Amino acid sequence: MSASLLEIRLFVASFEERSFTLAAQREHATQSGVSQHVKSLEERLGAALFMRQKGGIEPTPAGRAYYQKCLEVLHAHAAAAQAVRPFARAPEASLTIGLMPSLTRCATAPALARFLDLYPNVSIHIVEGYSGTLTRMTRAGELDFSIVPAFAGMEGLGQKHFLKTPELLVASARAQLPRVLSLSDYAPLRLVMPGAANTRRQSIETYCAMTGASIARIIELDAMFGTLDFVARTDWLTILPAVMMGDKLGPDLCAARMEDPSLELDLVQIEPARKPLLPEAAAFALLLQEEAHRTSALWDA
Amino acid sequence: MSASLLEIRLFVASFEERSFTLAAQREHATQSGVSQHVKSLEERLGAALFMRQKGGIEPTPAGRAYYQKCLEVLHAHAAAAQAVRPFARAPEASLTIGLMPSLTRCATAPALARFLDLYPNVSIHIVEGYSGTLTRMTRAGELDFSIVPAFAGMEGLGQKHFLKTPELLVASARAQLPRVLSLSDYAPLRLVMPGAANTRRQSIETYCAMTGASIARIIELDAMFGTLDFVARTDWLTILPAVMMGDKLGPDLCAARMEDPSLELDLVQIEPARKPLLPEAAAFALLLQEEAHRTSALWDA
DNA sequence: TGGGCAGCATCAGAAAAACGGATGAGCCAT
DNA sequence: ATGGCTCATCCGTTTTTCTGATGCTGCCCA
Repeated sequence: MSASLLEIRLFVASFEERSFTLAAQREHATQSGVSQHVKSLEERLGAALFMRQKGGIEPTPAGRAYYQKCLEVLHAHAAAAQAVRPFARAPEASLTIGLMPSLTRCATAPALARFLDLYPNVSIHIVEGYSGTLTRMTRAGELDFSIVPAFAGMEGLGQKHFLKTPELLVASARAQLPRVLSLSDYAPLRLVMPGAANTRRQSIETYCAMTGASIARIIELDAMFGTLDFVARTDWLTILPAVMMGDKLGPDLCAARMEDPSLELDLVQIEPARKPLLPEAAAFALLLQEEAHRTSALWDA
Repeated sequence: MSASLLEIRLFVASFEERSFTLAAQREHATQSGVSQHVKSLEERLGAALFMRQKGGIEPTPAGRAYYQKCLEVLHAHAAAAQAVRPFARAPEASLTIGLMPSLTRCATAPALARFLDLYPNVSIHIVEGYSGTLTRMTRAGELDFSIVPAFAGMEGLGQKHFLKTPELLVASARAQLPRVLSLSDYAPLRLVMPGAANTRRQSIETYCAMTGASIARIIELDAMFGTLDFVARTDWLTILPAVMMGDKLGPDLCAARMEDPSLELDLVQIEPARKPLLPEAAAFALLLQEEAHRTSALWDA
């Protein structure tokens, strides 16, 4: 008679994954089942939702319109379940949150400590990862929310601003950097950089070009511990967000704000569009934002 | 894993009907099934939604909270189905609308004629009835919307103002009523009135008491044709809304506005809270409102 | 040009869920 | 007490859903 929630979930997953096969994986079903459900949904609605073609599917206008409304249905459905949770026998929650390494180094621990005091019954799981991974996991509903660098947005994700933090030039303590500097004074640069897949890589390169700081040589190192250790032991430089450094420079490193102009990193909080944030998750996000802001602010003045 | 739409529908019906048995009838299911579904829903949510007691059920606070959210889910779900309708193969709609006799006498036919021109593909079904019937049918989802006298509201119904129309004193043409009069001048009244179940009955009695118009005798007649015929043939009086009379007094009747103070009837448009109004239904409501307003306005000046 | 591959569709048997009649227990008014 | 009302529970039947195998298509690469 009318579309079931299962059909809607499978349709939404298919829409976002642009694939029945991937949708099936994500929803722990089989490709066969997804195909059948979408088909029966289309028959019931009397309109095609996808065009089947060249090794994949492409939403029709009807599919796009339906998708937007289905998001609201799923959102309302999840919100309904949340509404009774305070009355439930065991109102414990379980959070899974994705954070970039920049955030886990300094800001996470104090936020976590405060959170554990405030919410003794909430079990929490923090996943560290780079933006691509976190974005994918968040959209698939595996994470309650993530903090990632601002990006162009993506279907199935809600996002809001989380923090603006300055990027710092980081060097071995021997370099004795001043507290503020112009990057071009240190050119030609020998930089330890994240790989091309990392969102920050692009903006760092743009910044170097803009300030006229030529780059002599690059190492790609997608490992934060390794980057810091390498910079401490050599005279290579790297660029890292202030929220990552905080007051934990240690004896082997020094760092400096870059001016004229400054380079800043925008972080956003993303969550699956099809379910509302748990109140506990919102609370943790707020604590984390406070700590991140505090950490980053050490480099403001 | 998660509440199905079927469970939600059955829960909503149970909540509104305050009964599993009635909910089962309304949703074309059995009491047994409703009981089982609600139970499994409660187990999944970990909270009781109803208290089972003395020959019936009573929602718990959790049930009330959940109900509100479930309405949003069903509403969103119906809206999603509507969103694809323009793309569907056969985008015809079918309307069922409930109207009071006051509206069907003059205002409906012209509205219907205009509507049929504008929407050739929409099949329409108009049910005439008194407010109790129409309200119940609307809440049960059997009617897309109804026009009924304003009332205290009811769970599961959305309502908005439709028309304010003056009540008229109606008599045989022989009475030669002036165009405007004070009801008390015609006391002691012999009135043809609707039965106590009718919403208007109460307000007419209140009005008579307020204006000091004593009532000599009452006939209860819940039949509009019968009322008009009886009044035309005798010297009994009745009180009817202007929107019902329009310019169709005929040779045997006369009518007059009552002043100091005037008595007016408020009509509201009600619809099931769990689904959005079809665009076609909204269009018809608008046409009907225009015609009703025009009809009623004949008695304004 | 012809495998190999990846994607969706289809089918039919197996598994799961929903259904619904019968029955029971509690409550209330007669 | 008793009849009538409610909801809960049980269990055999029916219906739906799920899945794995297979088929079909178009793409990529040798």
